[in-house]
Amino acid sequence: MTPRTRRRTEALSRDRIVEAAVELLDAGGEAGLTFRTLTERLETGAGAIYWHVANKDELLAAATDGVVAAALAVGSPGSPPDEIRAVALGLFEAIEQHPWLATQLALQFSRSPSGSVTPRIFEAIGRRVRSLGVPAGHRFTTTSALVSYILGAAGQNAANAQSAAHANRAEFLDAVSDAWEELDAREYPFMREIAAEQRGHDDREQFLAGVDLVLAGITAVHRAG
Amino acid sequence: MTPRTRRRTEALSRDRIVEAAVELLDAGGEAGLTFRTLTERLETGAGAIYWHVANKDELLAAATDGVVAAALAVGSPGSPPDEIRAVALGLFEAIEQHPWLATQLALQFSRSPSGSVTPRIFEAIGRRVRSLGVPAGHRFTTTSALVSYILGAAGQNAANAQSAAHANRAEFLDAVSDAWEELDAREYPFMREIAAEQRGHDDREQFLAGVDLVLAGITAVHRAG
DNA sequence: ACCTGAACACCGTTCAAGT
DNA sequence: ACCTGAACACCGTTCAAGT
Repeated sequence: MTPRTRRRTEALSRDRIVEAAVELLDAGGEAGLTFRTLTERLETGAGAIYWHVANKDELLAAATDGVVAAALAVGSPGSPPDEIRAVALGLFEAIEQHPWLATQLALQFSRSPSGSVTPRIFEAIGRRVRSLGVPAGHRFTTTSALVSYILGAAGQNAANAQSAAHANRAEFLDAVSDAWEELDAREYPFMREIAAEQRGHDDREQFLAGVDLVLAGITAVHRAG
Repeated sequence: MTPRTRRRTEALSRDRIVEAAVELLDAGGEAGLTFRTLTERLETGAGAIYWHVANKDELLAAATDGVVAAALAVGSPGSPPDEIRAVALGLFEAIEQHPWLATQLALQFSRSPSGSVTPRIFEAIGRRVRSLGVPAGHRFTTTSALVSYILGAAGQNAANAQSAAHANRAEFLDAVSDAWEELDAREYPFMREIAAEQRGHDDREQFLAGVDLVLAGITAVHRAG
């Protein structure tokens, strides 16, 4: 009835639409963003949104790009490995705060490598890979490996982020551990062995340990770092 | 009118439904799998499918699990690093043949780490990580890093796989390279630098180079391998 | 130029009814 | 126990009509 956060007289714009989309995605995940919920929140009609945005895919791409750009904007000067860790952690935290981002990043990367998200992340990592001393012919492959790890790991952590926000994180990890321990002993000996290790692990520590592992590999292969 | 591949008298079963789902996904991507297209192909009603499968999410999970299980079944004994490369390549090729798998794997991992796909992949990689000589307290983290890389890289290659199937692969790479070369010179110096490198790269080679990079990191950190 | 809102084609899911 | 198929609530998108 009575709008609280916005005056209905405020003009519609692409930025306001994307902003509202991010809020809806944060609140309700991908299912929370609908042209119905969006028109309701913006107090407008469906056609008005289509005037500013081509379709839902473009809207999701714009929301993803905005969040990623903000996450990469934090620039803390340091050694190349430290900067790579900072960039990686920035993306990790962005996905922690916006769990829907993990799936969207995967979609952006696989569907349109010439979009805006792929270049942004590649550029942020790639510059530091160059500073690391990786020779010219190997920079694309090396950067790609780092980006692959970061996105893969961040995607795996999206679930944990959601569970941490809603319920008790310890309960979530316990449930996963319990499920792993109940797996068939002959088919899944390794899973049963690491179930305990999983139970108490820290996502962020594990993520950064993986970054360090890849960095150690780069050093070993290229004697750079 | 006249069914060709199946006799309509053949009984419905969960396996037949999942099999048909995979075929539809392969042919038309995620948009190609619909309860309408599925009932049409199976010459049945919607309710019949719901008798065997709880909902669409479960159907997608079953389709993903089936393809992954088949991909991991190829066991070629060798040194631990060789076996890791073989497992990774098996998943890479499965995604190459079933591009929809990349997104589904990301969803399975982030939504239900206690499902069947996560344990399968973790077990296949983790056993070899143990054989590699990684000490007990580090196996979960190390395996997780490898799996993250594999899934992240495979996801990035899903687009290439699709373009390779339909149009000319060289044309696709050229288009991406061209887009990268047209980026702003001040904001994207690195992307412009590696555009040429991207143009002629081989996905499989690059993927395996990344696996070797992570393996080199594991060796460097744990003196194992 | 920008917005309204009814209408369209389609989706996943349910369920009373059949065999 | 297994299947049918109409019906329901919802979705993204379009478009004639307004200002």
